[in-house]
Amino acid sequence: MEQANYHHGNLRSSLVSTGIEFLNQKGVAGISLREIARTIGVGHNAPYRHFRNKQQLLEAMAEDGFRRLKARYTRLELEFANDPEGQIFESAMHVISMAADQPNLFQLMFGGHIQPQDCGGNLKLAADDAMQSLVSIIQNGQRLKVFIGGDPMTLALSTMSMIQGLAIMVSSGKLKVQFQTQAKDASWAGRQTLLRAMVLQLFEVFLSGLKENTKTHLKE
Amino acid sequence: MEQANYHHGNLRSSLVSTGIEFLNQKGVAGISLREIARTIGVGHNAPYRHFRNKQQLLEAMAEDGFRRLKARYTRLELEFANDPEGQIFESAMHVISMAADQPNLFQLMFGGHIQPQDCGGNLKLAADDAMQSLVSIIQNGQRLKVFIGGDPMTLALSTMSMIQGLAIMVSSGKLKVQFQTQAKDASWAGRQTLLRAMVLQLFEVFLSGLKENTKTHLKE
DNA sequence: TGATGATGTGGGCAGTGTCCACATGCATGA
DNA sequence: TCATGCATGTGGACACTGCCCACATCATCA
Repeated sequence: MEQANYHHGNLRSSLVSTGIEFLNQKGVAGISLREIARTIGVGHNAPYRHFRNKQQLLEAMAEDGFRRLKARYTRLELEFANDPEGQIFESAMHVISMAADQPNLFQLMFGGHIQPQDCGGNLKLAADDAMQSLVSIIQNGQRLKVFIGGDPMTLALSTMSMIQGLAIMVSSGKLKVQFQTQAKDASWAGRQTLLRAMVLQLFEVFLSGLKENTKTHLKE
Repeated sequence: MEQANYHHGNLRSSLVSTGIEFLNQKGVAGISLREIARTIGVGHNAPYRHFRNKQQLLEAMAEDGFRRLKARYTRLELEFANDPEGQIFESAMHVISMAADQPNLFQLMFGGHIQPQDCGGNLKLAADDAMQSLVSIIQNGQRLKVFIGGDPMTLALSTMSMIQGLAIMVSSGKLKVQFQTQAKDASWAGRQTLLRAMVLQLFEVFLSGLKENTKTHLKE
């Protein structure tokens, strides 16, 4: 526990994690390499031994988010096997609840701060993996005659867009309003339940368009 | 044309417009008050006579975008009267083509850099107006029995999410790839046509879920 | 053991946002 | 007509930032 070590030990991961803390607290614009180094208790130049520049640290932080996203995706794919509708909805819920819990991280990942084609293969791979999961879910749903036919890639992109849209609306606060008015003093689990109910409603239109059978909601 | 004027005349709008130029060229992170002032040919403190801080200039730039968006919305609402499906699609196309033409401005407007509740009423109004247009389009479509029943606000939010999602995918480059591979040497009009075709495909799933009658695409 | 390379250090530079006191000149009222 | 006030523009200053440099430390291994 000797804290006066000249060498920190695992500075790189410390930088990423405290970076994400600052991100959550102060947003992308509020992140400063020097402040991160200061709070870790390390010289203002130490980060440059691990990242070429600030942008690379941001990319590492985003990559961390993508990895968590993907890990959950693959777990969901197994958990909801043979239930493509459930897979799609739970995937959406996962992305959206991440957008609700860590809006700034979400905006870092999808807000254009990061150009996957410019940075290390890891980030691009992590981002592409999420897309690929969606494609295979769609294909599975088509096999089971649950989803409509058509190019799976196109359907996956469409689905991804819908999910992204909901997530952006949540992370940017446009949906939080109504969501919070009911939930301002609820627990995390409570908020999660309300979020799920809201997403269920908002996702229904899209989902009913994706499903093979005729509409189920004829409550008019 | 006397350029040695001590007073610039309409510095405020100059700041906004050259700000948007820089935004288009270098992204949100690349914007510097001092550089803007320098290129306008004005002292580095002049901007502070018109904006309390950098954030307020960004908000003014975003507001400009929202105003253009809304102007087009109301024009579309008249142009496609009695064709709710056309209204919805053209609204979507308009947002998305803005995201394609000025991705950085779009990200400024919707990427969480701006908190409408924190800033001048104008911005919030402009943003809310777009939403209100959508609600009335939906209501109209419900009256004409073109769209499914249900809470118009919920349907509008869902629609907005889908549009936002597609726009974000375009502005962040995730859809540009396929789009550009075909269009890298096309004119603006040509690219616009390709973009429209792509959006038509990707929007179809959602739209078929929104429409009252059973699915039209049974090409399986 | 002694060299080497990965990792951490402080100094320095240009650039930034924002505060301050001061300069300028247009409008307005005596 | 002219003085005056106020909106607007100016330069100086400060703390902060990202990033470059040369140098310090230390684990590893021949």
